[in-house]
Amino acid sequence: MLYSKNKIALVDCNSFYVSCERLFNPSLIKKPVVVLSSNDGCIISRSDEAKVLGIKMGEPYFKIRELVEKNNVKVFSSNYSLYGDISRRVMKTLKQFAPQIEIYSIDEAFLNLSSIKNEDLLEYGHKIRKTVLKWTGIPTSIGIATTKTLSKIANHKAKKERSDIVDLINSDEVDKILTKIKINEVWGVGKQLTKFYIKNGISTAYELKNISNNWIKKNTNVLGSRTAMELKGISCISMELHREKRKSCCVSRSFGKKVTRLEELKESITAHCLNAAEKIRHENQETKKITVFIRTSPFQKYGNYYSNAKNIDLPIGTNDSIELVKQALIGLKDIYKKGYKYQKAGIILSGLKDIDTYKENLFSNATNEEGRKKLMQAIDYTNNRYGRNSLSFAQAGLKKRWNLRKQYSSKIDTASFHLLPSVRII
DNA sequence: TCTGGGGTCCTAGGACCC
DNA sequence: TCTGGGGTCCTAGGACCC
Repeated sequence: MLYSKNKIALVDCNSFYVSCERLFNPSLIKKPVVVLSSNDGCIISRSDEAKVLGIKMGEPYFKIRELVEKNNVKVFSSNYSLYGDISRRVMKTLKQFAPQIEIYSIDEAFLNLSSIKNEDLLEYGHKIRKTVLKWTGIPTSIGIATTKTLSKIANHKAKKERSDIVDLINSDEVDKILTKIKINEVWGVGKQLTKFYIKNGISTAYELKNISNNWIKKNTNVLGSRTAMELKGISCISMELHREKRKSCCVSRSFGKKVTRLEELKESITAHCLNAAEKIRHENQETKKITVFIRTSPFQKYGNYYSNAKNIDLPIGTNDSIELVKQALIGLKDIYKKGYKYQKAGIILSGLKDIDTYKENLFSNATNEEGRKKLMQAIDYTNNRYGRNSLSFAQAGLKKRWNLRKQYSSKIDTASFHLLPSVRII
């Protein structure tokens, strides 16, 4: 045999953010619950009970507020510190069950189960579910198949029919199942490809599986071909076992209320720079390019839309907050136009490399550098010890009138001692 | 009034070189 | 005045993911 038969499980947490909120508030169990995106903008997690009410993923909150109130749906602002911490616990538990695991997102992971006998797969899956539920309190669904794309489909089916686990390896109905998967539900097929496939008479996963290799190569790119091959059971997307360091770092936020003054944009861009610089220092990286962008709301009916960005190439690689803020503010001045109601601002650091990849050159200022490095270390240490933004720059603003809305936060943070729920013993 | 944030990869096309 | 062919590298923008 040319290739060994893979056995891949995709473990995906059910309504992950909602499940995290339920952990610390059992009264939410069996009730409709939703979690909102940052700025309390859109729905990004729904309990089954909320789905039944017809609340859709990604829907703007203000559009369904009435429905929410009428049905007494519990609403939460997102609390990423909590979700990140719970995610780490889930992943740590999963690692016990497979020698190879790829953490694919905050709430899902691929496990290599090739060493498990076919007849034992289902039972093993149940053991994984039970253990994760017992140790972390988070319910999961599992899909098992020979390729990542098929395991995604198996998982999708498990979630849809609430059957906990779907195993396609021991199934003789794979084709029948693929017939029921709509083309846009296939992993890697987005809006554009869906449109294209449907135009060409391909509307289910089964039809994509049976399209000729020639046609798919001619009409799509390598990614399209890969997906089609994976549906046939030929593994083309391998497990990524080591997390590579990121190549770019973006920090951006919508404003709690619209911003018109340059001064306030400056504050937010400064705050985003400090944030991003701290992130890349944490990974021992530095950047060669910074992009600043601002835009008005694309949904605003009246008033002109304005969106602009400025790239700035830095003379030397850096992760120095002061330098990055300085450059970003120069860029901001360039693209700022008076008279617009800005909705969002952000920065992107790109071309990230490990420190010292970008060697000193003519423009570096060696005498200053050591002192700056120590200053940055002191800032990072303080903020790590006493909480984010304990130490900041005056330029980042004190009032922050533009800051996020976060009206419905559970305020629970298992990664921070002083925010842990306390129990009084009498 | 109110519509998230953070990533990766691919491709076409321009700049540049011999 | 005539003005090829082939290669590399970089970047912006698009598509996709959660």
